[in-house]
Amino acid sequence: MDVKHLCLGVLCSGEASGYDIKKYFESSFRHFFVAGYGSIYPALSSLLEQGFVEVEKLQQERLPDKKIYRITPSGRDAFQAALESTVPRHKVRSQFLALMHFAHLLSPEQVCAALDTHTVELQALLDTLMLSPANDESENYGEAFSRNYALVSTRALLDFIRVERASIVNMKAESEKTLA
Amino acid sequence: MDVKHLCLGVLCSGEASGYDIKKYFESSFRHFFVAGYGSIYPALSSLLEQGFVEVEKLQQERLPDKKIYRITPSGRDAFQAALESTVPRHKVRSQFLALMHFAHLLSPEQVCAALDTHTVELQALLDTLMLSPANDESENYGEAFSRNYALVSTRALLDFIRVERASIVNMKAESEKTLA
DNA sequence: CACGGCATGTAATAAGTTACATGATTTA
DNA sequence: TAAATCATGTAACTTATTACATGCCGTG
Repeated sequence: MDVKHLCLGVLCSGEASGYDIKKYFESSFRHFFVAGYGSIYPALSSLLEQGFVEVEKLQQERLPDKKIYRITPSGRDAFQAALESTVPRHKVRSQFLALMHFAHLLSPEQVCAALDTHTVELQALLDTLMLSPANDESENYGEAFSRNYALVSTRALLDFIRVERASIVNMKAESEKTLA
Repeated sequence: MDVKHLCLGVLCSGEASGYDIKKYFESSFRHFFVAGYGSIYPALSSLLEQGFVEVEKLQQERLPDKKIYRITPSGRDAFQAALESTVPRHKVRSQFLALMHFAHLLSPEQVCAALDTHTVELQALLDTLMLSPANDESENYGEAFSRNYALVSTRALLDFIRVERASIVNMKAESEKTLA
């Protein structure tokens, strides 16, 4: 399950351009896979070479040609096979938590700044997660599961951070009181 | 904050061999950064070249020489600088959620299998998270934060999956009843 | 006697990120 | 008029993963 397979997954439910696919990644895959144009366009070229997608070029007035991709039967087979052989890994790479692990080497201000940056990101993710099913009335069970999984985790974490941040601010105030 | 910086971070609290560092990654970084020997050994060689660590070779009887790494003052400075300039990113790459997103293309058995595999992994992580502070009586605030962050999320997710799995099994039983 | 733990490393490969490169249209 | 959206792509770089390569020691 890499960028290529996820592109096939998107194309399973209808034709789209690279640009459209990126938008789909942002609205529906954001909580488990982030990819930019630098990954998506090469992936589509490669899928085309392998015969898993077809392309139709649409000329546009004064804009670059739009390329509409469509999945082929062999692309569908490949995607199904990929799904069935995917090992359900789940990886987290967090510089935020790495930073927090070494919080004792940072000032309370730096720690709070990191907390706030992360909170903004989590909140943005939460907003996306709550917005996305509105686009499409008929959300699959699986899509709902995936979205709710992220929702559950994000909400719990936002609460956790809120509490912890308050306790840092408190500790700081206490220590300043002692000094005075 | 990559493998190199995290190695420096480990060495900040005392000397260690590559093997020791790997164990530290497994017990304390597991929830936010996974690295194997294939990343750690090259990282240490590179840190040595840059003068951020020193090494002492200990001959062992009939075992390969053990190399004990120690952080240098310039290594400490580099680590501090890295901490202060780290942007607190947090990335999730989940083949598990990708699979679930396309659950409608899989059989209920395949979905349950994915759910179970993921549950086992989450449970293993939970066990590690609950075990690790016992090693070291004096856990820093930041270490506790990082660990509890993962704990909060993991517990919430295990509960979520438990409920969802039951509902899949139910749906399946219902549809079988209807067929009979 | 087999398996897990101790102990180190290299080389090839895969994968994705970042920066570069271009440019019109619409909206605030 | 500045910014966001539409629209595509390449090339260099960084990074980590996987498999390979070796071999002793202690425990069950």
